[in-house]
Amino acid sequence: MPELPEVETTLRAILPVLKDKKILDVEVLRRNMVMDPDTFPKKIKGHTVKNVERQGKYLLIALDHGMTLIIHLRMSGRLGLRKASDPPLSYERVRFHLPSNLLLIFNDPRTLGRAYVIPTNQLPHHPPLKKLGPDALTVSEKEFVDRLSRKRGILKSVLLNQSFVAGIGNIYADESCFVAKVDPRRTAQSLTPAEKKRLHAAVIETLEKGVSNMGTSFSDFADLFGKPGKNQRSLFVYGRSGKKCHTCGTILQRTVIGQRGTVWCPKCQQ
DNA sequence: TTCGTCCTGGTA
DNA sequence: TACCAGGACGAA
Repeated sequence: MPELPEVETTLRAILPVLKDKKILDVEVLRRNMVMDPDTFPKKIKGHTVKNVERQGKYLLIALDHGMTLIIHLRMSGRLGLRKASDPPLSYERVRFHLPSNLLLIFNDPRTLGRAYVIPTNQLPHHPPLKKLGPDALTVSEKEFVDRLSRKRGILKSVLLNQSFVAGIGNIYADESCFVAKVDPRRTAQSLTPAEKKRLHAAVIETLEKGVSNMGTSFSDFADLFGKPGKNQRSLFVYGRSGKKCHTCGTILQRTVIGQRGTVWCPKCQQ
């Protein structure tokens, strides 16, 4: 499931491919995945990509006519790059035709991903972006600790709240709590100053590891060329409920917090 | 703050 | 055949 490292991996791959390229045509194969499907292609077709950026889990593709294409991969979305002559991938939802017979594919089995276009000068006022907290990969220790100190509620839910910091999803939330040795079921308020600092370091370390491993791939995520990431091989707790903790051998526990599966080590995480 | 909804492939 | 996975959002 794409979280910050998977979106960052995608960004690094598509930027050199898309920059200064004209989008020659757009095909919408699943109307529910784009806003205003009838006018969506017209807003993009014939325009050139000036830049690609990431805000939290959102990809922002700036075009040369003052509009920005926003893509959110949500649960199972990914972008693929192929030759137009290659056999079609499963679950292709939106196809962007580029020069040199290239296709950028928005692929999404569960069709929860979204693509839409808004004026670039509206980005700072766009509600989903406006409410994002600082980027989880680069947030300073002071800001992280200050913001955490103002949050109430269960720690796991706070980490998943994109207005706290942007980019953490279910996998990296569980992994960060393990690395910081804190129980995800605790309230955010209950963390000591030392634990808050440890959690900040753990979040950064966990996300950086995810980026350097090119993301975590279970069933869905892969890079532009279909190659899966490697981070699933080095997870401590996510997806390992009932197995032994790598650190102490205790059986990892699973519960549900805020409708999200949560795995932790009852001995290492207090 | 919590819960239902969207959505469909994979698994029990 | 039923249920589970979960990011974001809107409603209660």
